[in-house]
Amino acid sequence: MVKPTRVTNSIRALRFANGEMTQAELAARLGVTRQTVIAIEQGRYSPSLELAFQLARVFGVPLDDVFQYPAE
Amino acid sequence: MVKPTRVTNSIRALRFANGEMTQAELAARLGVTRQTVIAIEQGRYSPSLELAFQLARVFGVPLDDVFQYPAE
DNA sequence: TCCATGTGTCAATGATTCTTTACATGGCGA
DNA sequence: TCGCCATGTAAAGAATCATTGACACATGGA
Repeated sequence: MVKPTRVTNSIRALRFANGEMTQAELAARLGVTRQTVIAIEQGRYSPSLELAFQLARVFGVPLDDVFQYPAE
Repeated sequence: MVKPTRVTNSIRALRFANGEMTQAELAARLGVTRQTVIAIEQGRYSPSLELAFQLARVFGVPLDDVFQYPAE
């Protein structure tokens, strides 16, 4: 992990809240690889804004419900 | 511009709505260069999620108020 | 006119995100 | 036990984002 991001996310919880969705299934729905999902879920890096929007759309929640940016 | 982003934004409007903030001033507040602000404002590329969050914070609005991701 | 300010363009470079491929581990059912 | 599935690690390379520096143009004030 070269540069851990400060942004945290609720992807894992949202996956399980949506029919026990697996990482592979989520990746397929996003059109990215499973490794990308793993890396984002673990906070190894924050996704591009586009991918973040797609993520929120898959779960049907606003962006701020998927990602959290801690105050200073 | 190889791949224009599909994400649009309201940065310009938000700048003027916040005391006629200039691009240079916004850039300084974000800790990025003026060129970066220009490129994002024009939709040449979408910013990183972190920068997007900082942008929303500067204007005091949720992320979804700054950036819009059009439906399919 | 001269100068400062705000905006915009271009090019080169570095940093980060994402892909691809390969392999490892633990749980579970046949 | 064997095979499959879900998860995880790792590394190299491609694609995208972000930086700097230099220059251009319009506007407004001294």
